Amino acid sequence: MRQTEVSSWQEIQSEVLERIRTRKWKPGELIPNETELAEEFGCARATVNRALRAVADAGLLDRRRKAGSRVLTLPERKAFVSIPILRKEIEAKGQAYSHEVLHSALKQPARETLERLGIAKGTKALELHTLHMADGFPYAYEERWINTNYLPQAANTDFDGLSANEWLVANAPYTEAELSFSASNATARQAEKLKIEKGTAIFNTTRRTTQDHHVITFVKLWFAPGYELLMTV
Amino acid sequence: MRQTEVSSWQEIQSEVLERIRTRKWKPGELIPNETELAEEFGCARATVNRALRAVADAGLLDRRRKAGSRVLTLPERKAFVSIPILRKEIEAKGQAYSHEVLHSALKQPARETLERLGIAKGTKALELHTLHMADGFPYAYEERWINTNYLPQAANTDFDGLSANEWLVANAPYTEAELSFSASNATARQAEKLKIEKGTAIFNTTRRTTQDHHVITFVKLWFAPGYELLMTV
DNA sequence: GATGATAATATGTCTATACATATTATTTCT
DNA sequence: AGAAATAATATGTATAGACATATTATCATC
Repeated sequence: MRQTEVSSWQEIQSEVLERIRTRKWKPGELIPNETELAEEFGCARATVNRALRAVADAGLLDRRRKAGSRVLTLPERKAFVSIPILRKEIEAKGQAYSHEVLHSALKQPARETLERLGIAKGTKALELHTLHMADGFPYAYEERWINTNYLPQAANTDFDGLSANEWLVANAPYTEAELSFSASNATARQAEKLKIEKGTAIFNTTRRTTQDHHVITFVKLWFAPGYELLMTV
Repeated sequence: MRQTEVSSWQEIQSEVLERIRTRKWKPGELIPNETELAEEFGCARATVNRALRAVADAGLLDRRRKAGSRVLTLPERKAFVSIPILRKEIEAKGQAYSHEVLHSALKQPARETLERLGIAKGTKALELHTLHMADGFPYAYEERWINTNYLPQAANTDFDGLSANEWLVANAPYTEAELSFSASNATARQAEKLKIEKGTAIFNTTRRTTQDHHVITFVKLWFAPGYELLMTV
């Protein structure tokens, strides 16, 4: 039997998904064990294992040693969002990206920010205010703090050329992050920066990036009206 | 050599992540091939393969046959968001969930909705307006269309008890979805439903759920002020 | 030099087998 | 009966070896 003819873990995966979807295997139910399925599909147990692991990763199966694999009742579907770099996002729309650093200062943050950065009182950090533009129009206004205790090189960097975001991606990549999304009415200051009317609803994101439990940067972004975040499950 | 002593694909995975993080393997660079790594770690190639596949899944490596594995320069970070059921979300905050169906009608949708549901002109669909509440206070207002051509049972269902969302999860589980998130100023109608002032910034989500390329439901949700969507990368 | 055939190579997948480990079921002992 | 020890079981992981497949590099040909 040529190996790709009948089996292949992906075909088994689709078959499993199909049986779950059509409710041949009902929510809450235990499915046959790997050995039985391997026999049915005429393949090795490892192949079934690979397929079932993939389905479990997708959040549709609960797999337990000795207990077996069970179809989950209310699958907590997990959505993938990729967090693009603003420049790329804007360029992907066919618009020209540019940015302007409106403020840059090494200073002692307020108590709240100290906590968010996880640094001691009396320590300084780099504060940056940046306006991101698409075709010259305000796209997003950014307020960022960079932990210069952890990343001292940041203090001597000029962010006029390369944006702080891209600089960080290049100089402190592969980090963890917490994100939050919300809506708010533009304050007078935000309205002025984004050249919109005060009170207009704007989409906000905040991001806290860490590496080895050290906070690297904390950013707030306010997007110009019309912004939409898309994702698929 | 006992198998769990030295190796294990997870240990190899951490080591690989560590080498990427510390830039021993720099962005853009080609890493040693599986056979070489297997030798270095003293394990089978399959074990290295498993580890590298996991790192690639996490979005840090680009793996190509013959070409080898390369550290990605700008890792497109992928965030996991789980889309909870509103009831669970509210209950998780320790608040009491309740909902009220304000409108329910089988009718011919407007052209725009027809398109979104992917159904023919002249066809009817079920329109539902629901208010979700936490501790009796408005939490989110929902406008939903259900494709009764694909899910005829929905037409005869009473959504006063079980919310449409939960009914759908139970009756048409394991679907695909597209989500969007944005901010807007509350219209007069929205403000009235959510008992807030007109113009207040509210967080919106829309969701289109499909199964086998058939649209099952299309939902818009407006959240009461203060709502925040969280996720981690 | 361009083109097309051919070889070389790294990853992708499968098999069979073995042992590990978590968890449940059963038996034994008190 | 209840607790503790033991067996049974399904998944988890590792191994060596084989073949598949995509892609690159090389070489022959015109």
